[in-house]
Amino acid sequence: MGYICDFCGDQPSLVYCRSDAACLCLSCDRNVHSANALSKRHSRTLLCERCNSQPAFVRCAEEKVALCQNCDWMGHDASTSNSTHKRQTINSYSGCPSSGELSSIWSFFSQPDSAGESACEQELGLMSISENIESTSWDPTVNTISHNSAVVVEVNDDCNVDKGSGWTRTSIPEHRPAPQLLDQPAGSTYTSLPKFCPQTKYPGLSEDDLYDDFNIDEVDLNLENYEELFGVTLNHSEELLENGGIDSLFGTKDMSAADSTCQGAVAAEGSSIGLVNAIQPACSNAASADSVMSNKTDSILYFMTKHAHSSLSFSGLTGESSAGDYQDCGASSMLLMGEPPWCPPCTESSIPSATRSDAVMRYKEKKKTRKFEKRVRYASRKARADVRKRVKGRFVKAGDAYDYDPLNQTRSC
DNA sequence: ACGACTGCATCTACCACAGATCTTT
DNA sequence: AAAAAGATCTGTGGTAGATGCAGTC
Repeated sequence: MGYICDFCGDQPSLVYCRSDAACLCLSCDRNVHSANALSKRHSRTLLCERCNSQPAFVRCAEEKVALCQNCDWMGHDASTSNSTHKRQTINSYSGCPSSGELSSIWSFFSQPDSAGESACEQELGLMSISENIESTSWDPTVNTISHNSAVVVEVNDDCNVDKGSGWTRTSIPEHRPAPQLLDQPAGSTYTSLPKFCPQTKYPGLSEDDLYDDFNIDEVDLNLENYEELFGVTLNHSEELLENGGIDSLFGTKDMSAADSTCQGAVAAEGSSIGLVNAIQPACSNAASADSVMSNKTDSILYFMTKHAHSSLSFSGLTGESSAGDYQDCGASSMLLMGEPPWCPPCTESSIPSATRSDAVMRYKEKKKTRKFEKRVRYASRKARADVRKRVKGRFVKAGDAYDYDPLNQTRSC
């Protein structure tokens, strides 16, 4: 803090509004963003307390400061003793939260509510929260799912939040996630800050509920299918990835959910980053640093495809949507328009080129593997093929002589 | 340096047939 | 327009053969 609010020019700025590209004090934040329904949807987060110019996305528990990605990287570089500092992701929010509500979002947050009762304080339930990213949050005025949300989770009554409109977590990709992936030592961890309910990070939502929505069988997740559907976008994303855009896209977020062991997390990622954050710690421990990048890129692709799917499935915004439609909705906007303007221009040089090459190599290798991975579409046909008799590998007519019987592994001739 | 040969890995075509899909009546 | 019948297409797994590549002589 220490910088002056862009709006009143009087109070020290505290939060950063990406949509307005403005640093605001808490009072002005509420005043400005209570003006209309659109402004209420602006996604805000804390201002980086180091550079005072970028939105913070993590908070260092040791130093007790909120940091943007740049400052986090610089301050917690693996070569420094600070690299083991425990950091927590900072969620963005929208709506018009009171300082009390902010305190409930950010447990570390305490700010005297000097602004008094604002008009929008009566609409507490309108506030929505997303994790660590610019959120395209639930539109409080329209009872529909926001266009980039695969899953919107409503908070239950136990959470001291107004029922009905609810605080919502939206499933949005993390653009510039925590730099945990490549350089971060094992001891450095990120945890999700908001504590809506003490008993669970996702109140009112059971794991079953989540996975019902994330039923992988429900949609064909085969990458090629999505490439057919969203070829341009995916091609672009692959370009980004192969040209080092991996880092540009997702920073060094630990997408370390190994495919085999953390499939659920990967699957959930596209639909709810929040869920991933919840699952992530367990997965992170299991995954080696070497596997992290490849897993991450797969996850990225997964997200892209899933995300695209979500956009088509759940919203009025479909393939016809313009890039502007995605301007404030996460990865999609990046896919369409490249790196978002708020991203600190440091990623290309901050990752060693050898590491990048390794990562790209692993990505290509895994992509190759996945591309040719056989996927049985008709189990009934597989079942028949599994029991069908053959001659030199070829199916034979029923009753004909065979040299291979899959059932008893015998040969008739 | 160049061609022939070997060994290994990868890719592709083939088969029958139930069920899905399309076309015709 | 709706239904039924018929024709055509699709996909399934193990194997052999084709192909490509690297190494050796």
